[in-house]
Amino acid sequence: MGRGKIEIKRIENTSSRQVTFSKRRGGLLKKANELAILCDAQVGVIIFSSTGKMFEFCSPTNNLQCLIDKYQKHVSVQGEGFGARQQLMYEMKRMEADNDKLEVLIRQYLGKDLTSFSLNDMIQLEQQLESSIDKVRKRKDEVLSQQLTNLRRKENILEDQNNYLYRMMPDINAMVAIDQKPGPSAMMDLFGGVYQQDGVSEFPAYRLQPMQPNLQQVGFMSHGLQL
Amino acid sequence: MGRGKIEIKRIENTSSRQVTFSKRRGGLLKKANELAILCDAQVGVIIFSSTGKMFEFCSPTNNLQCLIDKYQKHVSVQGEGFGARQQLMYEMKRMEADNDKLEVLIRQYLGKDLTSFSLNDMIQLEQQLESSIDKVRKRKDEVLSQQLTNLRRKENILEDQNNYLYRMMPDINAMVAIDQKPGPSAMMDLFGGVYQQDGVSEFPAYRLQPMQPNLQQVGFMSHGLQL
DNA sequence: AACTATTTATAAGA
DNA sequence: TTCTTATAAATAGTT
Repeated sequence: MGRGKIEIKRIENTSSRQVTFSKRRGGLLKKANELAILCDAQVGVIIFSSTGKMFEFCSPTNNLQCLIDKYQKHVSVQGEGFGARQQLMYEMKRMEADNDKLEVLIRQYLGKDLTSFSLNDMIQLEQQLESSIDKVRKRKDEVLSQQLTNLRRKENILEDQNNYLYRMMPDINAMVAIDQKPGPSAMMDLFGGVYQQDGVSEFPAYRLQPMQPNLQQVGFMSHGLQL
Repeated sequence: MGRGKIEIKRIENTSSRQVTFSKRRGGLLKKANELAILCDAQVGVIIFSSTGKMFEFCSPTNNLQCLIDKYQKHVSVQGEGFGARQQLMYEMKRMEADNDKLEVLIRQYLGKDLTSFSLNDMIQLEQQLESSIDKVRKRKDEVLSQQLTNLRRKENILEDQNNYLYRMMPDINAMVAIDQKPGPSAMMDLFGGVYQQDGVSEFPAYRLQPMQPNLQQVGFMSHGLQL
């Protein structure tokens, strides 16, 4: 129906394809409307152009969503299983039930709502809670003893460090005296160049970088555990 | 396009409406197909006849459900809110998350998966469990003492009954002697007609219906509690 | 379901 | 896009 007959296959020329789309889309929607009115039918049309634009038609007196629902129901009845929507609903109901069960369970573990419990139920629950507490305590002890070990280790390290520093004290005082003269610092040699020279100091230990590796870096307190 | 022009309004004649429906339905689906192929568009058509029969078309390479999903997504994006389907999906995700949380919580109350717990967490959990156990024990004690009370009451009743029966024994023996003669049974009188007469018995108490109301019926052990 | 006179849709061109 | 128009296609009414 036009100046020439055309073969029904994809129109390669983009602009002529777009023109044809526009014309035929209008034609289709018009025919859909006519069918709906003339024959008292429910008609729904969804069109996506190749460029992603959407067009729709739905017979008057019921919107497209309605019609789609009706369609879904139809195919789910004749199909072997559920429609996707029904399936979702079903899933949801199931999950709601699951949720309720879990909540009840938790209330039990919190010792609430026990009035409906039989003596046996309560004995069981008590045992379960005791076993849970056991596990928690066991784990807590593990963590505590680990922290204790770490603390002892830290203590040892600090003691060693202190001893070392105290032993160094006479030498340091001697070297401070030497450092009064210009030239490379003997102090720098001793402490790997980290010692900040600012003249004489009574007790310079608090300015010294520890000779031992930094405790933070050998795993101490690196388990996310708080003391 | 026909022998005469027609007005676009419901065709009143039923059979001619059905014929027109059949013709135009074919035409519409054909046009839909042509549009899809010529213009590389996605086209979906749903038709319900006035008699409830369904017809559908979908452009090749994607089924109608797909296209409907796409439609739903489209309208939900441009609409102010969510499409019903999206909303369901959203709800579902939320519930799934809830469920997961609850499950984690329960595993905690069961003392599982504690490795990620800080010491503080564990102390708190331990306290919670202790409080739960306290509540369970309190309720258990309540139930137990109630059962104890009931038992004591039953004991008393049984004792009374026994005493009564023992006191009756001489009378009964006397009456058994009387009952050797024909006539209305004195025993029947005494026990409300329930006594099954079978001649003399050393100790008939175990055949007697209790004079006291039945304990089952006054509430004893009627709390769903087992001893 | 087939036929066919007509109407309608639309391809191509402007 | 829109209009025009020749022509193809659809279909109303008839058989």
